Amino acid sequence: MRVEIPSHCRHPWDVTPEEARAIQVRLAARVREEPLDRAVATVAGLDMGVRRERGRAVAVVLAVPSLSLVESAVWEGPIHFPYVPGLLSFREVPGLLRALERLHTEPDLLFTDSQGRAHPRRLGLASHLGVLLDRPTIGVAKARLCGQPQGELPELRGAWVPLVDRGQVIGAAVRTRPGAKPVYVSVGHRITLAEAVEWTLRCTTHYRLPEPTRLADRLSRSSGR
DNA sequence: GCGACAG
DNA sequence: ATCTTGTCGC
Repeated sequence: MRVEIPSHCRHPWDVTPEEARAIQVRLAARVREEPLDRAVATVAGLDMGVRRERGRAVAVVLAVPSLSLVESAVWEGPIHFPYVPGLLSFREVPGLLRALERLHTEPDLLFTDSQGRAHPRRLGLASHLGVLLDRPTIGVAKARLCGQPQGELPELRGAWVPLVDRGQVIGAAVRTRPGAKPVYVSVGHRITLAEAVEWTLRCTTHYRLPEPTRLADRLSRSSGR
């Protein structure tokens, strides 16, 4: 897919943690929580596996509603930024962009294994990527970074409760599978929270995580290494 | 000072 | 995320 970062969103990746936080505050102002503006024919799943200082970023594209694999792309290379809670995107986004530009398709909706607005500065990896690409993006994380789920979450598949931080609804704890821990869904960019939850459930079949994310995760860690 | 902390 | 064996539960 075309990966052209608008000049007002460009920034260096080789930065100090302090500079990274300042960039997040600036880009968070560009996140748009609004209704999807297109029909969704394909969804993408993104993930990165890391070993030592080497990363393997994977982008997969699935057809909707069959969720069959359309294509996949991989990028491998050195990772420099360390893992710091709250700064994950500075570690993974550069590689994910390289994998995305090797795609022949233009996915309508991107799934990321991370937070979107459910982030201390409201710019998790999903939002960071979404803003750079100016494309609809959803964050689906296996664990919470900040915020508190409101009330008890029913065991029924599809149940969800708001995730609130400092008085703001930043995402949702969603039961994608009975008896399994919830996943944390938040808006990445150009989608509403209700739609993000809806699409997460629509793309989740037999497992706890959505198929796009699951496939990308599998490819980013298995074979080849 | 203490606890929490996406991947 | 990665490392890494067996084990508890449906």
